[in-house]
Amino acid sequence: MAIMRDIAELHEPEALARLVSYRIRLVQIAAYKTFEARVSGHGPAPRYYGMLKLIEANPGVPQARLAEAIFLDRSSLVPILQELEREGWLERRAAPQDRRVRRVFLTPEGAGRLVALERAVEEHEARLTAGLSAEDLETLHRLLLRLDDNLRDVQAGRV
Amino acid sequence: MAIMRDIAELHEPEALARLVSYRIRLVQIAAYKTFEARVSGHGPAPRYYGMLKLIEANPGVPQARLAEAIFLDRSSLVPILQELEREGWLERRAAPQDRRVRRVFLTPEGAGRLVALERAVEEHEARLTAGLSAEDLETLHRLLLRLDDNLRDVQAGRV
DNA sequence: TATTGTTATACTCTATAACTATA
DNA sequence: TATAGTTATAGAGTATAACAATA
Repeated sequence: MAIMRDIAELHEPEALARLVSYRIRLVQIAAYKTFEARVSGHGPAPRYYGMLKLIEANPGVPQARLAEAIFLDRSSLVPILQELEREGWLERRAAPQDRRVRRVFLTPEGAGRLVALERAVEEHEARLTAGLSAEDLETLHRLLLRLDDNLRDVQAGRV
Repeated sequence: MAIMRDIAELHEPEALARLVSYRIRLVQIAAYKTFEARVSGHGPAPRYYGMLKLIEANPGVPQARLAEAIFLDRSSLVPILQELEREGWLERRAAPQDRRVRRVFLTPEGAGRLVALERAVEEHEARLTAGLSAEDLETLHRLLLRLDDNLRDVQAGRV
């Protein structure tokens, strides 16, 4: 990184600055990079925090349902689960009633480690949302959920 | 895609649903995929729409400044610019006053094609933000910009 | 016939390191 | 010494296609 160089920022045209899709993309890229840079000591888990919380809340979820929930092809999920299983975060058990299925569970150790990871996530969240009032946060959630709904309509072909 | 299968959705725990970072990540992934799926006929340009608008607003920007603006290493930008140059969107000219620098400009053809692309972008934006009032949009922008500011503070080491 | 999990494979995107030419 | 652009290279992360097992 240069230190003494003149860093005149580029002009961001109004047609760009006005786009919610553009701003959300920039914020999410920066938030993700910041999170990965700040959180260490949890192995490969931080990037899968959301998935691990979903497994915790849905013990025994089949791999295919999990893949859908996080918008991944089920083949893409395989090496991820294999790594997290190898590292002791989760385990997979064959389902007796449908022997095609493997059900995913957190290990007790994984559940414990997830508590520590959650603290790091909450710290990151606090830095991200610093200065927002409780009302701001509620409004932001409401608006983001509306965007989410709109996108589901598009994906479902309803729009 | 299965059609008749039972698609019981996973339970999303409150600790996850409450996270702005989680919701923004999901929305941005879905928005980006929707955009890529819907916009065709513009070659490789759609994913670089933001960068092309920045070039348009900052004609002659050096490659290195452009890379910083979109959070890319300058080496990562090279093949992108080469492709867009090959496809006629932009051109690069050596800077006489500093012969290390190559200045980036839209071609007249690129500027024209960007108008058509912009229409597609605006349609996507309209689908994304459907149902939001003008006041909602203004609030959303204000809150997202605050998140952006917070992240810049973190990246600059001020937090 | 359809679904689940898996493998092999390839493609996209990105960063790092090393190089050159310039300043 | 530092910066700009480039190349070679490697590593993530992802999807597609094909397969066996099972429903």
